Amino acid sequence: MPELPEVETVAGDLRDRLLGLAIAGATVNWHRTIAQPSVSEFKRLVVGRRVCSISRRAKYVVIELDRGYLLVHLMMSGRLYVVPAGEPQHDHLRVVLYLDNGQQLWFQDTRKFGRIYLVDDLLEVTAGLGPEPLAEDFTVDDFCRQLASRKGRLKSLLLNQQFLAGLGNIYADEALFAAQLHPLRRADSLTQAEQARLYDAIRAVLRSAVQGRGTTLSDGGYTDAFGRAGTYQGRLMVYGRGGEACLRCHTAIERIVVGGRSTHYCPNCQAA
DNA sequence: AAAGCACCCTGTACGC
DNA sequence: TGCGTACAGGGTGCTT
Repeated sequence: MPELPEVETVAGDLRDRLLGLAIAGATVNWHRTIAQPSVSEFKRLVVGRRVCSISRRAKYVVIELDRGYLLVHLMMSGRLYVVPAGEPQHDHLRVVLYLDNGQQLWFQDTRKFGRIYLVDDLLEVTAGLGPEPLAEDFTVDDFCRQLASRKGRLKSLLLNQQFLAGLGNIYADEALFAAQLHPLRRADSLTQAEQARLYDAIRAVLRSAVQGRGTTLSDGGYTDAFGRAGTYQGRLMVYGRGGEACLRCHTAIERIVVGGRSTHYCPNCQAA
């Protein structure tokens, strides 16, 4: 599932291939993919705009245009590809943007949950999002203060994009394992040392996953913008390993449901 | 503030 | 073999 590292990877892949190109037209096969504005407005307004930069905010690919922004949220199954003209259509192709060099930007999305926004101001979409965990101005002091003010469970809090932007189910579980913290611990119950451990763990896990170009699970959901798998699935310690031996202590990994999300942890390494 | 739930969707994995 | 059903996932919106 695309989380921060996967979106970062896709954004980087697209950067070299899209920078400076103009959009010549758009086809929308699934109307609900276009979140904002209406499909007809989107098709009209996007034409002629040029790609100025490509970055990531939370789990959004941010395509800065010479006027406004194109934001893409891949959700669970969205994929972005740049393909040459004449490429035969694939299944689940929801949106095509035609580029002025003849190539096409494809948005493929099996489950139809992904969304594309065309907005004048980035904040129309990103205003409510929490801090970027890998940003330089995201300090351990800020994080500790925020943690101490929350009574919720760690797992739910890490998935809350208003609290912290970019973590999803995989990296939340991996970060909690790396910090040796139980997913059901109340955020305000952490000692200073535990707070700092969680801060370090989140950043270390995310950096490592970015470096590994993300996680491609056996269901094949995520690939980069070239259709290639990531490598971090080989480094997962707990996610998807329910019933298997902990790689650190050999205790059986537990799988529970927290806030409706499957949650994996080692009951020995991450004692309550 | 936090937790629980339904909803959005489809492919996959299961039981019969 | 083929059908039906449960389930996974992130985010939003609603209720408690």
